[in-house]
Amino acid sequence: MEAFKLLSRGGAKFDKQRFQRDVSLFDPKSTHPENKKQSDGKTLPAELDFFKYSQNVGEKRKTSSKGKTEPKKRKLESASDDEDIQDLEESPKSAPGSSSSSTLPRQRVTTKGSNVPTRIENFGELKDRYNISSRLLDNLTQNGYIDPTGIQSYGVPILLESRDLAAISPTGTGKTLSYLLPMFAALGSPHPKTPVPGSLGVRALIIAPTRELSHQIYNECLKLAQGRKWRIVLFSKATANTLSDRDVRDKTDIIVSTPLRLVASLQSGGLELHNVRHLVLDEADRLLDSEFLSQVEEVVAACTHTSLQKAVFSATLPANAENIAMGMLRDPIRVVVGLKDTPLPLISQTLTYTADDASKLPAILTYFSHPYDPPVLVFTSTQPRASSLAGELVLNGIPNVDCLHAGMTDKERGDAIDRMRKGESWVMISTEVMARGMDFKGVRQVINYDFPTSVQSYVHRIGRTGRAGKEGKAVTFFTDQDAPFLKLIANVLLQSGSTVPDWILKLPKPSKIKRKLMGKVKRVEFINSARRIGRSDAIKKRDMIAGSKRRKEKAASLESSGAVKDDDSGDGGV
DNA sequence: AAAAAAC
Repeated sequence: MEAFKLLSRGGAKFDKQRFQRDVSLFDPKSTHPENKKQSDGKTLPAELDFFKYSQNVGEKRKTSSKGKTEPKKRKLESASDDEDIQDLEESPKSAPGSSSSSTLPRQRVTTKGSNVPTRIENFGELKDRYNISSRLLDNLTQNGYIDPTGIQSYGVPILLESRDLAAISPTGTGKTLSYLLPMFAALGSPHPKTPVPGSLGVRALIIAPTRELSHQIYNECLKLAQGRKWRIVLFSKATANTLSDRDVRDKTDIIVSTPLRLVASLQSGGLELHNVRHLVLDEADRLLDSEFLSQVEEVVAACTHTSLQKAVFSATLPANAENIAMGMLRDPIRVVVGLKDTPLPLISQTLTYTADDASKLPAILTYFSHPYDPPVLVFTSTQPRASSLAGELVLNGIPNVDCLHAGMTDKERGDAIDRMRKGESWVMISTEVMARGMDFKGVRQVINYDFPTSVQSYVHRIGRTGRAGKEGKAVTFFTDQDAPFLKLIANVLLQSGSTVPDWILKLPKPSKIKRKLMGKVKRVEFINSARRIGRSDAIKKRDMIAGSKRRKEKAASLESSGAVKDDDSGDGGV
């Protein structure tokens, strides 16, 4: 019954209602500035503009400012599950003395589920409430964790009370610690020297989509493990062999791994997961998308312990991924910090028009000819493009350029990460492999050299900056080809408080049919819609058309040289 | 919608 309710609220209707509530929560702020007109892209409050995502929302937008005090009423109208909205708008009292640079802005927190445990105000409470060891708390403070972030203050008690959890919290807000701390607390102590029959084998498992992220999580584990003989294994080619040694395997406390590595070990019979009590999917939506799903399901199925606790974490969780996740969890609690699929406002975002692919290199060189804050993280769409861009930048005299993608060897990847961590890389060119979870503290600027292929990708990529309360800057190049998805990303900018030129907002939202026809139609669509914009944007329009001409000429020359394959050939290969 | 990543 419970599960059914949870599953049934993934639709658009539910979301719409939920965001109407969000608006009323934000409303108090909008009392002093007069009316914010939707037509004015510059002053529109980001949170209101979310409604551009859906139609028929005009009526309810101006709900009065009483919302903040009356979440309970709305609770009843939306769903019968408990839903609670906590406004954590006030700044933390302990902040003044501590390092001013890393004060994370408080964000609204929404919880949903039965009997949600009370949040903690500080880590010290954990000692009284859950009898957490002093050593573990010491390890926290020694590693610079002073005050719990939003997701930590809610997530830690939930997990400590053995509940399943779906946690959605923006990039750089401390999700890793939210699951590691309760995990260590619940495990209590490392496997005893003389194993207890019946409790042999791995007790906790953390899955992440990339090796680099697994490694980073492993490092975080080591921080919390200081002073005790926890056996924590970063699963890789090398450790797979040692773990087939029964003696080692039986005494392992925590495994951190990518999915396929686990599947391989399960299938070879070298790994058993029947004693796993805590399972975490980090970057859950990525792990639950089509390429990873069957692998993850196999691993989950192998965790057969009756008191298995499952938790999923991400900054983004599209409806389909959420449905799958909720189906896996048992009487789950869902916690959302801030707005789902939305970057932190402290990342200032801009969209930069580069007519076509050929114009991107000059554009990025121009960017680097101005002062910039290294390290800069640059994203490309493919591995070859990452390598060649790195090469081009080196040729053009940009210092300390680095490259990282999954086509490189493990050693090359590791070395690149090391240089990044040491601050030796000033410009890091990479693919989607770096988009999620990676925490390079110094990154102040992200450049999307190639347009991201989804809102989720965008949110995660730019989330490599603006972490732990620091400010960040994100620049996204777009070409004529990217037009169909430009508005999608533009709306994300608006939601998170960045400004978008009016002419982009006036672009039509591409219909599904149009997208299908994309190959040939889209450029024309874009130019046409550009024509509809006002005279004030005449220059941009001209640029776009010029860019389009260049592209056409190039395409023609390519076509005549036989380099472009014709998809109308009708041989049915696709 | 489409590439990347996982061994």
